[in-house]
Order: sequence, then structure tokens, then C-alpha cells
Amino acid sequence: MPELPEVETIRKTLKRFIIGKEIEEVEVFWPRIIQFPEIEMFKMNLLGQSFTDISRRGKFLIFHLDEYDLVSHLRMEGKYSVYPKDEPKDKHTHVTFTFTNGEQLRYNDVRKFGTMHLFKKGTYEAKKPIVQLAPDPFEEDFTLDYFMGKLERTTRVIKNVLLDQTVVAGLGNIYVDETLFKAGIHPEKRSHTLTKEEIKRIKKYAKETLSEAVKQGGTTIRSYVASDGEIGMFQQELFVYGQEGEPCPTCGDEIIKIRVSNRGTHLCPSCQKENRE
DNA sequence: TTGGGTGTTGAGTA
DNA sequence: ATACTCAACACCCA
Repeated sequence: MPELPEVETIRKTLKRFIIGKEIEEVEVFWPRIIQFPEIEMFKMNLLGQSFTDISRRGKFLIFHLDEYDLVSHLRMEGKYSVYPKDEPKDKHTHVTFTFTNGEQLRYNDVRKFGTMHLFKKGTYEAKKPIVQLAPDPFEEDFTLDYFMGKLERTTRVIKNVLLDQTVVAGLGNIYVDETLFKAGIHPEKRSHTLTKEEIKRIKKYAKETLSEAVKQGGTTIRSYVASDGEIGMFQQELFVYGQEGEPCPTCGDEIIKIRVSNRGTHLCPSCQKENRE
């Protein structure tokens, strides 16, 4: 499900529901989701803790509590929402945090791929999975020099490099395709062959695409909803993702779908040529 | 009915 | 270093 814009939307909406709420019980129905520490310690550490804030790094949500930080990745279908605790749970609710006020924060994940790590406050940045995460396009240290340095040193195809969260955080399959379309670059172009101007365009359009999508509350293709139940609206502004067979908004040629490293990849064959002079 | 595809990522293997 | 396959899991659709 979520890439940076969806995670950011969830962060903003969920904040309103949980800040200041104190946890009195934690239940885990699918143990794999809890990566660290082991389950009993995870539950025990959270008892009596109150949520103070939610932040985001790339596609990770970071829940800040009094003495701990909870690092959560939604992978394909993870969702959070708050209910009265006696409302019946849906069959895909795998972790619940019950508050002292009778409400309950629920983690719902149809495919059960999501992960949670709980660390002592202030230590998560130095630990996996956050430690190896690159800056996202909104962060100050995502500079042109940094980005060029990364792209020059690899022969991999550009689409794969942009999906690599240790190069740039936050982009997934939708926003990589949109970014490369706007930049006029073929997704299978080798990273080290890109010119400085092309790299500048990728950097600019990655940021622009993500920020427009945040403004629209994310993209809802299938299942994504924010924590208040609202769907995203950015799908109306997609140029290539899911648009195979439609005319390119720039040149009118047909948008095609190919496979790049086994990921569905959408592009305009006229605007994004593999070898351009 | 079945198999291929889905907004993600990590491990294992050459 | 890179590429490829598989795995985690459930659902949808042709």
C-alpha cells in the first residue's frame, strides 16, 4: 500500500486520535509483526506509556511515547485506526493498543507483511531498520552532490536505484514511475549513464510528485485509506501509473506497461526513450 | 478454477 | 556489486 505520501497522510490524521492517550493493554494476534524486542517484553514496555507525537522517516511511522519509540512499517497493506475497544474487530486486526479512556488503536494488515520495532527513546536512529535509511527528497541532506554521487557509482537501472531506500527514501512503485515520466527518462536507463541535468530533473520531480501527492492525501488504487477513513485523491493526477493503453498527456502516444525487475512499470515510449542523444 | 498480479522488503544464491 | 528467485500473506480478476 503506502509510499511516502500515504504514510505522511496517516501520520497527520492519526496524530489527532492518539496524542496524550495512555496504553493499558497490548494484544498481539500475529507475532511475526513484532520484530523487536520479543513479544512479552514488547507488551510490558508499552504498558503505562502515553503517545507524545508521531513522526516519519521515509515510509516508516515513528510513534513517540514517554520512554520508547515505536518504529512501524506498513509494507503493502498496513493501516492504523482508532475504535471504541468493544467494537468487534475485523479479521485482519493483528495488534491492538487499548487506551485507559476505553478506545483502542488497531493495526490492520491483510497481508501481514508490516513490521514493528520498539526501542528505548532516542535510540532508533542508530538501529536497524532506520540506520541504513537514506534521506527522503524533502530532507536537507538530500543534496544534488549526494544524489549524483550515489547514481554515478552504480550501473543498475535507474528505476531500481530509485526504489532502493538506502539511496533515497519514500519512493515506491507508483511515484518512481511518475517521477521518471515527468523527468523524461526511461526506467531501464543505467544509473551511471545519466547526465547531471537528468539527475537534477529526477531530484526535482521526485520532490514535486511526492509533495503534490501529500497535498491530495495520497493515492488510493485499491485499499488505501487514511486513519480517519478518507481515501486519497492523487490517483486522479497520475500520468502513467495504471494508465496503460491511455494516451500520453504530453505527446498522445500510448502509455505502455513493461516489467522491470519483475515490477510492473509504466511509461511513455516516446517521451522516455532508452537512448537519447 | 487457477495462476498471475498487487502500493514492500529482506534473505539467499550465483 | 548485481541480478535473480523466493519468502512472508491474502485477495482479486481474467
